[in-house]
Amino acid sequence: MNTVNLKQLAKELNLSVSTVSRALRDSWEISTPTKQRVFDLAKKMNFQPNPYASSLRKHRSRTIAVVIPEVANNFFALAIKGIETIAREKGYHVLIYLTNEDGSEEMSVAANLQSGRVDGVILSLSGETKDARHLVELQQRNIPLVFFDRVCDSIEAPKVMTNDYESGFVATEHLIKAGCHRIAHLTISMSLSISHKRMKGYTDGLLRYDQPFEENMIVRCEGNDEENYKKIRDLLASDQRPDGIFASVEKLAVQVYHACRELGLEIPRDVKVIGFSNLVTASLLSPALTTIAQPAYDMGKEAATILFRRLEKKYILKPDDRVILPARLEVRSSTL
Amino acid sequence: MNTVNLKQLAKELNLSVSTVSRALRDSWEISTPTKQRVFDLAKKMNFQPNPYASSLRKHRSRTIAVVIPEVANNFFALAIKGIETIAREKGYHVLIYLTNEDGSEEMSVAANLQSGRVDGVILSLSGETKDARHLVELQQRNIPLVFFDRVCDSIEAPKVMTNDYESGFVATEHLIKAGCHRIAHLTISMSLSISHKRMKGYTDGLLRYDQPFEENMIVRCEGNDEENYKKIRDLLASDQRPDGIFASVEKLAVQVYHACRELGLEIPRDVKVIGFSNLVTASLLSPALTTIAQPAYDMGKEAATILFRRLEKKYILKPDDRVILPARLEVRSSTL
DNA sequence: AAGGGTTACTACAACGTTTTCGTAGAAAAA
DNA sequence: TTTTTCTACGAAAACGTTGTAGTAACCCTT
Repeated sequence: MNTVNLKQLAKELNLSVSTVSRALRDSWEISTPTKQRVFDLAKKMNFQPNPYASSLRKHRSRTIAVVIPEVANNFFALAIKGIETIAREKGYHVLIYLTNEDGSEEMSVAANLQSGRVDGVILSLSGETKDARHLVELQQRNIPLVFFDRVCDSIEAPKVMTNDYESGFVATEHLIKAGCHRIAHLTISMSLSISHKRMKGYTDGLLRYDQPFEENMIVRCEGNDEENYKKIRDLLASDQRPDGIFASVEKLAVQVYHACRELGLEIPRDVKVIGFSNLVTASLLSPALTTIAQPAYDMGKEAATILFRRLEKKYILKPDDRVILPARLEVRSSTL
Repeated sequence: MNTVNLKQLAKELNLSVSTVSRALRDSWEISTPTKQRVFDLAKKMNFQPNPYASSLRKHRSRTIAVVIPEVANNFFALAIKGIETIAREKGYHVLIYLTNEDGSEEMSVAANLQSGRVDGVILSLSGETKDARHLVELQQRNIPLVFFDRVCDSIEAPKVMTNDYESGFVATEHLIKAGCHRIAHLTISMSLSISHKRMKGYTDGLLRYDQPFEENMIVRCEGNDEENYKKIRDLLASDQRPDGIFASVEKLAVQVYHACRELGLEIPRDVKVIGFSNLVTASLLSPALTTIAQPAYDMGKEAATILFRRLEKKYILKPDDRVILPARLEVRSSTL
């Protein structure tokens, strides 16, 4: 373990511990020559202040938590990168917690974070989260919370999100204009507000273009991957097969491709496909996938920036402030 | 901030702080009824012990660091997932640091970790890392280090890796058997031992099958994405165009696809492609990409398991122990 | 020369745990 | 009965840092 501490430096320099501490923090109370002596010895002995002692004393850990459903996913991976970039700039450390889309894991993480381990939390809800008491409790402990993407409407906290409703609308509109008459919507957990918004965009899109809404064109993919795949395949194999599919998340779009392959359906001839996705390989798929791409990296940066503004009490924005970063429609051959 | 502490519990219960502390840790020195009283009140008041006080006192933080070049990449994302899974089981917290393939960022991260902030480190080298003094210093501070994938041969530490040499050989062999006569190898930073091993596999593969080795078939993609892309395109546009390409990392394989598209080359007719990759969409690309897939998730789990064994002093394995998890060749149409 | 102000430091308490050492009282052994 | 051994708890000292409250020594006033 690290063993060189203030006391040792102080003894070596014939100074008091407090003087050394202040010298290292470049306090004006310490004379320049003394500071220099302290700096030099600290460097020579490779002194690293004990962060835990400091955190204990100052009630600040310079650490934040990022709580997300999964990481093996371009969206969340890029968001993490954005968050880490800003955190690094600010001298903060980033703890990562994966909930695996499991509400109870999210709760236990949140409970754990009440210990004061972190100064703030950036979170994207798990698909299973039903109530948000565990997050309210975090707020009650004065631990600032910032949501991104999968936000929680019932909690007052800054939120970084995309224009989900508009994107859902645009995706649907795009399919309709491409000639689709029966458009299916694959959605994940309906307890998430992004799901509602994307779905509302979908239904309003149908309405706007006088397309019928059919209940069986909504496929709720809330289970595990195999179950979801089965549902999708069943949809595509039914005699009520849709001629357009709007997947609300990346992995569902990928499963549509697999199902079409298995069933011998040709995209876009038999069925056109559009999906929310940050796949770097979208343009290389066969056929290239039309996507609604979210600015994941920027969303991460923005969420982190907002959190640090709160932590540094720079300016307190309204607690329910939301930042909307628009997603981009990228038309490719899967909807031609 | 968190405000309920041992002292308050103690006062409320008419016990001493030490008794409460011990009761919560279920010490045999405390009577069952007393323990029960303590447990009940702790639960009622939602007591969470201050982790920093605890870490300071115990010289253990129950926190590890994961230092990787990037996260927006299926391999590293899956590895993180594996690490986080094991860490969660063991009650550890995971700090994440991205070096962005930058050697100096890796150094500054390592320097920072000398503070004793973490009990151990899991690291995959940045492509730019030239010397490893910063890592040696970590070890000297008694902070256990475990490498995965991009290991550092010159440091004695457990290493979790794939069979890079064999995989390089197999990839080359596969291309040769598919009828390639001029095989290019796209490699990343040659300061990484995995690059050497994969390359050695490549050259030995050529040798074994009496294929000529041509220096200009080695493309070192050590710069930024645009430069790398240019090199790849130049290679494919040259009159010495290869008929097979072995990409040592995922992103280079993707760039080959883009370059082929730009140049109007058809895979696999004009050029066959194989690449190290964990792309979930490999089979959906046009054409489907033949890959060498590393068991990223398991590598992460294994690295974490080894680290925790060291931390818990379960059994000290030889310091230079290596675990080799074999990669899998998945033949798809890009090499047919 | 006495008072006031500044400069450059030091002593000490505090942060919330854990741990070492100690001990009152009860039970067991003599 | 006295002595020893348990049982169940408490007091206090760490861990390494930071903040508060001091204070010698010096310079500047008047």
